[in-house]
Amino acid sequence: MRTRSDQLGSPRLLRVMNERLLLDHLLVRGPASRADLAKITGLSKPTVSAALAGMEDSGLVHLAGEVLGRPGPVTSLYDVTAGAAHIGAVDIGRDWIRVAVADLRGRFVGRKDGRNAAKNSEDLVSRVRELAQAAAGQAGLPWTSVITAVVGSPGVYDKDADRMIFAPNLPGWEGSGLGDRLRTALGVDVTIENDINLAALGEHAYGAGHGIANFALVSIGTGVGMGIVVNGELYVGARGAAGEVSFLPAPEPVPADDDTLRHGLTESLAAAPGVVRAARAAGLHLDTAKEVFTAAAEGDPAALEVVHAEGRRIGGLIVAVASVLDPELVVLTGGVGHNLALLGDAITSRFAELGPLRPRVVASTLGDSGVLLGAVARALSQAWDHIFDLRQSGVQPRQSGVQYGMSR
Amino acid sequence: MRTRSDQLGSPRLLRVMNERLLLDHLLVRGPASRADLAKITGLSKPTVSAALAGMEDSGLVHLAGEVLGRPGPVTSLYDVTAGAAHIGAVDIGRDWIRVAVADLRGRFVGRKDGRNAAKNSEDLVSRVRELAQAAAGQAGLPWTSVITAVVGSPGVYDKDADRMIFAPNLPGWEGSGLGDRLRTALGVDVTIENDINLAALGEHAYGAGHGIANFALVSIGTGVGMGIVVNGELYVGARGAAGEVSFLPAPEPVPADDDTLRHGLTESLAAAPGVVRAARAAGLHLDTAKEVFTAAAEGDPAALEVVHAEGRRIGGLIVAVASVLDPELVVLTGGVGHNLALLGDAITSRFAELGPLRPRVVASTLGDSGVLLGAVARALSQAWDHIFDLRQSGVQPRQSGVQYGMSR
DNA sequence: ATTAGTTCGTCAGGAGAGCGAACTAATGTC
DNA sequence: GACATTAGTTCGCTCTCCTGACGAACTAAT
Repeated sequence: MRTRSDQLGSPRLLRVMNERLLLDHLLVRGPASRADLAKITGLSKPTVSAALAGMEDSGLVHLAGEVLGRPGPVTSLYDVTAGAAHIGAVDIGRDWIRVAVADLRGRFVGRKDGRNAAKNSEDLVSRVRELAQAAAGQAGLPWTSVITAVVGSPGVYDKDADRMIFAPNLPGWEGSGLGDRLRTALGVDVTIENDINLAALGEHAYGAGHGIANFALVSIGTGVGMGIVVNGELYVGARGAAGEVSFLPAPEPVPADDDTLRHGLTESLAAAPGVVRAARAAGLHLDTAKEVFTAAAEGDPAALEVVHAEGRRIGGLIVAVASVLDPELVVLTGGVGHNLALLGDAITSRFAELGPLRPRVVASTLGDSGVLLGAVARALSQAWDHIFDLRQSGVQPRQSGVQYGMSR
Repeated sequence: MRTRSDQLGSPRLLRVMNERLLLDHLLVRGPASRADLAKITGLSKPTVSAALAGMEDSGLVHLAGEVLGRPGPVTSLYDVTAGAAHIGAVDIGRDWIRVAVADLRGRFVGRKDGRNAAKNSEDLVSRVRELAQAAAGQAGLPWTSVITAVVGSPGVYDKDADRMIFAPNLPGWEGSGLGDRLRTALGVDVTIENDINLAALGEHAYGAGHGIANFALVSIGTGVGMGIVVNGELYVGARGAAGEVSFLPAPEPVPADDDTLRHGLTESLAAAPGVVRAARAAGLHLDTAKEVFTAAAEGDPAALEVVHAEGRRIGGLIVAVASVLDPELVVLTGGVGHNLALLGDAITSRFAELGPLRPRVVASTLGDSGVLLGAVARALSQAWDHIFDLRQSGVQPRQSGVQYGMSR
């Protein structure tokens, strides 16, 4: 909460806090009059007026309408100027790269997806730049008008060494200087975060975890991962590796492949390749986890058996997580995880065996866009901090080198 | 951060924030002059003077000395008046009840331990009251001068239902109305918290976890439990059951006793009874875990083998925890856990097999007093919030019904 | 058409808080 | 004894907020 501004406890801090309070209400509840805001926030009417005037000067809010037909003067409604600044969101996946530009309300104003065929990190970075500029173009903006960008990627980003670790699926991605290269290519402030962590944040801001302060998102697809939201904020642990449940010791014997040591333990059982392996062992001639689930949905007994066993594994994983975190809710996602309808019974049957810790489990509501939406949520909170930091230190928007208002 | 006072962003908030800032520095760095404080905090000299004057009026700080022998006027040193208020800390264990009264700096000014021979919760509550009054008496205070008390107990406290759950070791403890009864018996604000959670908090405030924002304390003794500190604060999960790792699915087959279902899974293997069972199975005629560790320390090969296996189980547990939380540090405690010297090699050998997540592991430095010290830390932070809430709402200490200053 | 009532927003006055700069006073140093 | 150094205060100014009064505008009822 404490900003790193020069002035710690000066009167301007009050103004900034109150401005932020008003803005929060406008963001959540939509346009409102000064009188409404005074009632809602508990601030006095003059204070509300002054704060709104200040924000109007810097282009953060604007007159958004009037209400007639009531006793008294015409009521002016203020609203957030969503287009006063824009942020970038990037989702780098194994097969796809997705880039979006969003306004201050978090709505996409431009979006561009592209295949990821990069052979090394240079290719990948320049591909991201292309897509970023295309996405900005869709919104009729130059990419340079983006204040800050958040990039989601598999793996754990080591800030000190400026490199990615645990990201074997992206060629060349584990080299150093990654953040620098992205920053240079995109020309803006860039934050790198694990993709599944961002998906959890997205689910918190816009999806199944909305309004829930403590929950975990468990993703089961090509790999196994988890993102954790604690007290409404992303929890990443001491080195950013929180939620790397692929390394959770598995509760059943692991087939002794070479795989198991490199890819951890739970992962090799519960992730998609484990499902395929189990299906083969059951005599099914199927190549992907998706096919297994389709077969199960059609009633194939062997596939149902495989899915049931998978559900029990997931149930065990969730209980393990719940015994540590006691989340209010667990959101399931990923190529395997999103089949909650087929897995649900097996998961709850496993819960029953493992004691009283039974968090509510629901499927993700955001699907493919979860990571991107999480990146938006994260970038927005950074953008607000940035904007209000400038306001607190008294920088006038017109004179400032950093542009965050529209040019009128 | 946001207090629930009437006045949200009034100028008084600034004063309270700055007073708190000054007080924090005095608590951490000891007595200081106004000029020192101005330099350290970045506040102006007049502001520091005014804030100190205000706090001196309400008895929170006082002149604590002078510095001569330097150019300029005699320097007055201010310090926190530790005795301006007192808090209570209670540790209810299966065998012992410990009660302490501490001053605002967290130092015990009175302490009384007593055996827990209570047959039901009424007995227990009145025993706590006896000990509380005795502890206050030691400090020459009436127990009523205690502002707030924090009670640590095994189990999970369900605030809504006002009852304890998962506390099979304390007879009658799971009945409802527990908080009410404690509040009535002690006559103060009472907070109930799981004992191991408090031990984690104690370790954070005064022990091995000092200054570490993200860590977990794992206790292995009669049972298995964990307390989690996230961002410097206790994390208890959605229903207060975070860290109930006794329900973590065990990675090895569990002997099929009736026990196992009732006491969870990891617990029945890793806790003290599991060690004794393993020792018996190895042909050792020993009755307690302590005897097993003593035998191992003397070089008994069978006991060493049992201890090694136990260390590997603990290592697995820690990796499971680390794969979810990625803590910077894991503190081990409890009758079994504190034998880190004997267990360490086995733990690290297990780490090596289970992947790259290897948190630093250290033994608790607080021992038996950990829970009590955690209760002190928790009660102190509540006391400060309480004191400054009053100050912000403008209550004058002398007129106030709530006394938090000494009566002069 | 007039009047009463309601509501939005501003104005004016007062108080609390913070800061910088000048100032006082005490002490050491040359 | 002159000068530098330092702690703390006083003063003037700015910023912020709040309360209460007020003006303006619009509806609804007579």
